[in-house]
Amino acid sequence: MPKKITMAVVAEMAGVTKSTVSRYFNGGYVKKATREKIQKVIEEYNYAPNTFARLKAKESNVIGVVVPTLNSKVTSRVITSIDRYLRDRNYTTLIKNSDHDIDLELLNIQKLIHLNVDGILISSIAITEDHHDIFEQTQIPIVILAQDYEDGISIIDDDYNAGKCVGEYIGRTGHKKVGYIGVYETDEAVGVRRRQGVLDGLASFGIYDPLIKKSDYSFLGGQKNTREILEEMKPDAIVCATDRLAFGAYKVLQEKGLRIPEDISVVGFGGYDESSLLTPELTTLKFDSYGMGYLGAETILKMIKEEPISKKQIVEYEFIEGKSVKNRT
Amino acid sequence: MPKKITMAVVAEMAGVTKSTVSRYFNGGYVKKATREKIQKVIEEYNYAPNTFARLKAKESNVIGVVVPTLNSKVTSRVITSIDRYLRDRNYTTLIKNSDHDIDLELLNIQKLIHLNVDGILISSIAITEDHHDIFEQTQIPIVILAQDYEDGISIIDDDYNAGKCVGEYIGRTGHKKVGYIGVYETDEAVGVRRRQGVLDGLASFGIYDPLIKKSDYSFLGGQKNTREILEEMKPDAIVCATDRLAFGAYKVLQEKGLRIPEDISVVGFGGYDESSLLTPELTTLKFDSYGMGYLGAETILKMIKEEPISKKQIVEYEFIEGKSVKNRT
DNA sequence: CTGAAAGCGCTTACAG
DNA sequence: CTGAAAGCGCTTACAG
Repeated sequence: MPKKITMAVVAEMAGVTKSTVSRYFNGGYVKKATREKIQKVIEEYNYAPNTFARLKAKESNVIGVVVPTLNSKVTSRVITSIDRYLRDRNYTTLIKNSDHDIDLELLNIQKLIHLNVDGILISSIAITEDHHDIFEQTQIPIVILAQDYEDGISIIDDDYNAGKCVGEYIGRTGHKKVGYIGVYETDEAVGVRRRQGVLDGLASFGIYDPLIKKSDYSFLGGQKNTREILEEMKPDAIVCATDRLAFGAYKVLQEKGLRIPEDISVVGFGGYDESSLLTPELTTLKFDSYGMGYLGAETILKMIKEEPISKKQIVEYEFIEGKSVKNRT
Repeated sequence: MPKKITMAVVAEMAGVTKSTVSRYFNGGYVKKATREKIQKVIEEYNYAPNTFARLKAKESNVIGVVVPTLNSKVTSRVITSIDRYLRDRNYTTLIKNSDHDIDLELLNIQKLIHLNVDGILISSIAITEDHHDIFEQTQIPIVILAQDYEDGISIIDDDYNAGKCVGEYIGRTGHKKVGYIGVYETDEAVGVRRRQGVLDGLASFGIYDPLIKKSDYSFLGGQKNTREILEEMKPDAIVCATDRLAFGAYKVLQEKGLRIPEDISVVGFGGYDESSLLTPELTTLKFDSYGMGYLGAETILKMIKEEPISKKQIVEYEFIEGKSVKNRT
């Protein structure tokens, strides 16, 4: 059996030159009769051109995607969405995982640049000086996902307004004594902007003194902070910066025999699938990760075609009303 | 700023030929003094060779990975593990997502073959005739993950024994009337072997007539099947072929006011992180996805180096006792 | 230990 | 509408 066929072989079998076969694949002029001959050979031999041998092409039709982990629901959604968008438009998606290692992330970006990809999408945990340097040295279009990047193009979640939405909701439903479990400020988006939104939302309903805790992103962190809150106050609501933290709150409250939402309301951010599995269903706010991937892919292709784009795009969020917040008015 | 540097340019700046620079990267003979000159230029310009321009190399150092979805916890774990293993050994991982589309999966495999990758890891939901045809036509080493493939190399979960373990557990804890929510038989591993294990395990405790349902892999499917089971019988236990299906069962049972495990025990397969968040915690069985990725990557590299390998490797599982099964003895 | 030359599988002006 | 030729960024025998 033919182990692997090249364009030259296909050309020969079809009785043309590889120039013509190349044109066949790249939308150049090929007479209908010729086209059909080529097509027949391609089908018979299951030929597909080597995307990466297009060394001389101006466009590689490859888009690189750099992600901090492969092991997150949000990242999975974003990549799936990017991949679908690009695949439908005849682009190859090249995924590079940085495994939460900032040096590896930089290296991945470098490699993609040297690979001559047409564009790079970066979902980063933090933008450093080194990132800046690299971005300045390259002409390749780059889009930053989920982090606000003032010196370039970015797609971000609307953390402030999402926070405000939740803060107002808790205020409007008549809560008075609120605990907040947030994350550290190194995460600009969640640690700073989302928290500020929540605080402003609460304040607009006269709640000026929520008890604020900070945690990492873990289930255990949520548990620990919930215990601390319960020791220091008697809250009627706990707002958690992520659903995972809220899972921790559930665990502790249920262990202590406190009822959700009768005794204490709980709310999160994330809209993870599993949030609706909890009892009671978690009230949460879902960011549109599929939308972020879609917009990111769309934007990078627009940049490549030199079409006009926005510097910053803000992705929708959706409030998901579960059964974990009681109306106390 | 230099937009992009090639090996020829690096060579010139270092005062050598690209032959030498190539050797520098591929471990050929380079005098120490020369090596240092090259290294200096590389660092200064942040040069990295274009992995995909190695058209003439016998080895591409690229391994392709085909997955049915990017959007699953299990897949995420497997890819993360593969990627780490290969990265550490100087291989590039090329991930192709088939998005649950069997034609796309076949196309992805074809493309990887034409890309001249050194090996392909395939995590498939089903091995078809077309797969066979492709595998036979290529010399490229291929490892099948999670499906038993008699005509080639595979790494599989121990679905039969895992199923048996759960079936016996349900029998041993004194259950009598069991519902089983499985998946379709096109998925050999889960749809056939896992189910058979469960049935045999149950049978060894005298339970010969469980009510068997089939579903896709979805949360909704789990709900639908649970409703059907409840209409047709009054079970004291429901065994679900995946945790996600078990989540669906939880949902329906809780809606109907049936208590887990007092009224009905529930058990799943998967060991998803979120299973421990449920109330009560789900009793489940966890397969070693990281181990599967590791072994898959290790095996494909061994095949490339023509070292001896096993035809079939079976990955560990771990029984995780939650609180969703009642001892009725 | 290093260079000159041919070639990998493809694309692209340029003729015709 | 198609072919001949040069070239993309790299690797690899083969000399020296």
